[in-house]
Amino acid sequence: MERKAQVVDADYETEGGEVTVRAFCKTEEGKDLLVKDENFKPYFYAVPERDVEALREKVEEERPFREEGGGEELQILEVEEKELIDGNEEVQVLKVSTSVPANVPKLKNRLWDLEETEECREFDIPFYRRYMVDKGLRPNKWYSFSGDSFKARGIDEGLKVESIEEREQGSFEWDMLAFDLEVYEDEVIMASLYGKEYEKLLTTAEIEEEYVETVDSEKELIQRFVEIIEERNTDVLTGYNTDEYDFTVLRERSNEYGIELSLGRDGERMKFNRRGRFKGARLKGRMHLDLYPFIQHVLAPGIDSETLDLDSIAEEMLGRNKDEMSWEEMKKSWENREGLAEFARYALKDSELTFELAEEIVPQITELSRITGLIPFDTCRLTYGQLTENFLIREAHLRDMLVENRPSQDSRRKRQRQGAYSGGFVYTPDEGLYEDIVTLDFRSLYPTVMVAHNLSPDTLNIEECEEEFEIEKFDYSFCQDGQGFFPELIENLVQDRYEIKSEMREEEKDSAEYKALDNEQQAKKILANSFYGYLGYNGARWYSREAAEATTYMGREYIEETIEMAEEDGYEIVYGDTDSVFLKKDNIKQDIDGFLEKVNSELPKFMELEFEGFFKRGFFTSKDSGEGAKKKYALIDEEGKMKITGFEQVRRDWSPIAKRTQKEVLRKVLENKVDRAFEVAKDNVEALKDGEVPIEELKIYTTLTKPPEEYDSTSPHVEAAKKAKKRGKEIPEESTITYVITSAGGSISDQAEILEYAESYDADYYIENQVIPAVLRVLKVFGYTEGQLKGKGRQSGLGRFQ
DNA sequence: CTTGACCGGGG
DNA sequence: GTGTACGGTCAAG
Repeated sequence: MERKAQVVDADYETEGGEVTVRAFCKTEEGKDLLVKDENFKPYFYAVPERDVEALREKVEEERPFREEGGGEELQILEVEEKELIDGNEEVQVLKVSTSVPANVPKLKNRLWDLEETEECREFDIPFYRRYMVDKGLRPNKWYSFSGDSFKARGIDEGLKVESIEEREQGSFEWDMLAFDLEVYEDEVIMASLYGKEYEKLLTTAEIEEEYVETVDSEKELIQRFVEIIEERNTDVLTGYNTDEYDFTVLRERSNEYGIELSLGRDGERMKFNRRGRFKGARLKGRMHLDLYPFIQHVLAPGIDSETLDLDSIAEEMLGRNKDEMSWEEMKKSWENREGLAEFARYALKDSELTFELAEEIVPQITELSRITGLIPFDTCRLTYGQLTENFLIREAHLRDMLVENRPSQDSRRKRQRQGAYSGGFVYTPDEGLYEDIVTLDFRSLYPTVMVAHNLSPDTLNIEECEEEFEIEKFDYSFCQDGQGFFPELIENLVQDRYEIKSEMREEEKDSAEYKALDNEQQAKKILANSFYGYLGYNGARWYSREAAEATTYMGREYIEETIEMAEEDGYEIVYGDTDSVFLKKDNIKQDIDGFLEKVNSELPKFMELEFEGFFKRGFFTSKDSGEGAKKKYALIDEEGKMKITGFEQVRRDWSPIAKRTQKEVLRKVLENKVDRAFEVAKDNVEALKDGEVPIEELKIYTTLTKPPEEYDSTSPHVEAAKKAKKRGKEIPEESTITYVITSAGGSISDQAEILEYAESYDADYYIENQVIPAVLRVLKVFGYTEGQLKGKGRQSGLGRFQ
């Protein structure tokens, strides 16, 4: 039979010393298809010390190889000579195939021990990824699979694949469901699910709401949850931090009841895949896509918010927020069975926001899956560097290049010990308020620099080279004769992006086609921008400190050159960081295009300086030394939208009163109302002094990582937790302590009480240690002092800007 | 200045 | 299981 389908998930199974690759697919008609391949065998390469023939003979002679201690035979199915490219030269290698993936690392050790072997390569590529790479299979693309059918348990159809052919893109809509748990005293009390035209809240409480389904027990709640996913046959299950939290809780609770989380497409139970510090909850055949790791690893650099909690991310990406409900309120509601409808709405809202975020993010994940070829499960959990690396592995395979080995822990440490090389150039601003600023930035500075100068691990220090690019400062060179691996990939990605962008102009802005193109363009941008960081990442297979260092060096050259040109043309340089400059001049709006043209005419092909934005005002502060502070500024555009960088107003160890006051002060300053800014600060200080500030505004969060008694050092949150414990309050391990500095006690730690026991607050503490430092960071620039903020009554400032 | 512990998200 | 890998901040040394 023949089926047109796309791959959703992949793994392999071994039985009786034979391996079968499984690709879980979705057909055009929306049916589940399990594709099995029994003919693909695990392999790796052995690079000979001198002669490939000699190595081959030695291998034949030494056969059979056994596990360490003389256990099972490590079967060699085939030994094949191959010619591959290693760096910039061609090498003869042996391709050694074996029966099961688990043999590969063992067999590679045996062969590497031979004198005739220089090294082994490509022995640590997970088998299902190896399969996808070698077969050219990528998720989110259509293929025609042909072969005999078989009956697959729990899945619509099974196919033993004989041939695979690429097919034209089709479109398909996944059934997506977002979920979220509410947990109270280690028990699941609510589970919310949100999908297209679907909202459901499972809970053990009686709540009169349409979407609520009351169950008898926690056990039943979990069983219903599993049932719903099975019934809907959900393709994409999503959530926020579901790997580390929700599924961890679900696993513990279902173990408690002896029930199985049979959430796989074929009924297989949920399994945690450990990957270093993280674990991923894997539901075979379905895409369980936890948004948090993807945001953390991939999207974070492009996110303004300093915290990555659901509320901030939803605010930034959707312009929506979670319902206002504190942990205290939820507990109270549950304990007293009061206002449960509100609690239920809150719980559902979490799933709803997650779902809406997923509608934006999941297409980005599946798009990246298509380019890197990784299954979505991996794409959404791997770090930036690992995504890049999997793309590189695929591209290397297409070019018959040998993949570099992963560095050992030892060489990673060595790379790290080498220390950092210089990064981007940052122009030290003068503190103050500036009007009418234009910001310019280099489009993809590092990628374009790498292309412009052919910076790549495989162009570094080539002996036989006609044209070299040398940087005086460094004792290495990059060969310009042929295009390097990295520049070629970047150029392709940038070129593709350019074409996609022009295609986008032909489409309606909110059409599905436009969205799809936008995601593709976005994914290519993410990848193109990742190469520079990858080269300097100590865990990289294609690590090249030289190429990374040369990239930032040339980046600095270009930005400094731009600044020089701007000065020559009479611009005032306000600020600049890595790839951007902030300029000021009379009639800047008219003149800036001419300046851009001039700079761009002198740049190498592919590099481009672009207009980024026009800002009505910009504010820059200074360090304690009085020198202008780098990376700490606020801008306001003509619509009154603020862009705040580097200020502490979003950090959780600052109280709401300090953060809010700082933000209001910044806004007033940017509106050119410095007097009002001072008054705002002063009003808040006064309110604190008069005891008018609600305790809620004074809470500070710090996370407790072990039981409070185990801490050697004293700190406010630990002391607050200890005292609360003495009062009989349960303080779970690893909980976030919300505390307030009260007016009772000697030291700050003595004064700390958790929020619910705080009946007073230490006005001086909040004035001196929270509000004043936060606002003074802004107001000192205008000559205001701590004394004026604390002084009685109202007096106008004597700032130099008035 | 270097080293080591802690932390993120979730309730 | 072709295991297993972060990166930044801050207090202490």
